[in-house]
Amino acid sequence: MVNPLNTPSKLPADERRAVTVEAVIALAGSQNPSDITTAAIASHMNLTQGALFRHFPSKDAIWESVMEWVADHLLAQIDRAATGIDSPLAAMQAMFMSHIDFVVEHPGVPRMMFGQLQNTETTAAKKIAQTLIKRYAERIGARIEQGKANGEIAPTVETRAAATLFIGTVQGLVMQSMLSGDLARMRTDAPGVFAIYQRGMRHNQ
Amino acid sequence: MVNPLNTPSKLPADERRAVTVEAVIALAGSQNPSDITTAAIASHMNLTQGALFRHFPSKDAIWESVMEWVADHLLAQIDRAATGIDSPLAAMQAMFMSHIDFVVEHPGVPRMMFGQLQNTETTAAKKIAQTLIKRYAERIGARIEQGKANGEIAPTVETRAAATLFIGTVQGLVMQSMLSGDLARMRTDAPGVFAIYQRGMRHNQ
DNA sequence: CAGTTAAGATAGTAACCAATTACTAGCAGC
DNA sequence: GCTGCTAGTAATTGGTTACTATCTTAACTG
Repeated sequence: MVNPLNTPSKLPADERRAVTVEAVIALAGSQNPSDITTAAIASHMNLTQGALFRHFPSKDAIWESVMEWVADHLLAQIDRAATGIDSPLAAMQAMFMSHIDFVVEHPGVPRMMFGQLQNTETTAAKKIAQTLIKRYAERIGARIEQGKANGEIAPTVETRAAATLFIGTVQGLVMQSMLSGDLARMRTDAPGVFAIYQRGMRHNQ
Repeated sequence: MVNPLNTPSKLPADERRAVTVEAVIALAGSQNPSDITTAAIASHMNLTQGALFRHFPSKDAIWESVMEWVADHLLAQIDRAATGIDSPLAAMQAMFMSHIDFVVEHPGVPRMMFGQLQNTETTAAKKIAQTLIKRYAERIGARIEQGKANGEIAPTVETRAAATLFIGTVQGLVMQSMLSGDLARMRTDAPGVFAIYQRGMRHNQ
């Protein structure tokens, strides 16, 4: 019994890269991303450390792939959550909850984001993280503009500030649950937090 | 010219420890806290690396002192900002702005907080960071309760959620400015962001 | 089934880092 | 002027990490 997993001992390069990304995301769920070593990644996927460098030129390249995965999946998930919802505020609520779900499902993700953004040198991975948040803010900003045109959102609200607050709200929830170590708490706290946000945005009629 | 700084080459132990803490805070302003080495700390204060261990038993102990400094100074600053203000919402606004000022003045602080909270093992430094946020949330929570009793804040607002949102709002601002690399942006964005928060809290009469 | 090759194992290396140790300069008090 | 104390230096140690050179094997292919 050399291979206890039901995966083949060898994988084609593209699948191996995908498995590597998943391994990093899993590891980030239970430890500080900046001390995830290539040895830890390899052992988590039943591979030797050196073999990783058959598929990635450097460790930075691994982080780059991981952040790409995060950007693609997070944006896809919030887009999916918002489709078909006409009311901008309702759409934003769906995006909010869907984002929370994403984090609960992948607890390593916020940790990795924080970790990347702390690098002062602009690595490729950091650039992807920046682009992700920029695109996220654009999507939220668009809904806010819709809401203003719609009459649903107060015209006095500054769009950029409101988008910043939206993202900050999620981050605050993440941070609080990281503190308590209880990630599920995020789900229970989320509605109350969003209610205040929504109340601050809504146009009084 | 052996000693280019106007500090004496030798310092009493307690002053040396204080200088060390300042050195770490300064370094965290321009690099990822987890890459701050004892050699970098020492060289920043014109000292040899080994000498640090005459004053601290371990690197962790240095982080512990640094986080204590942060906790003491931040709480003192927001307390000072709120004293003498009767209106809870106005006090919260003063605390908010004062917190922003603190971060702009010490840009390494949020980075260190994020860094500490990412450790999965509960280090002494992490515990101090947790206690800091807990005490912070208590102070905010007390003001919110005052505001509800006062009639200034809507009774439907969940206190815990509102406190979470308050802290998250600051964190979101910090994160956005860390992204853009422009820390001063935080000061200009802060009023608009807080306005929305306040609007979500205020009791409509 | 033989040959090819992509994927993995093994065993390194150089760089770096926290912590330790042997030693020294300066100073205070008797 | 000797002693003891504090603060610092310089060199070193043990351990870790990303990355690499070389050998080996598993899996497809004609």
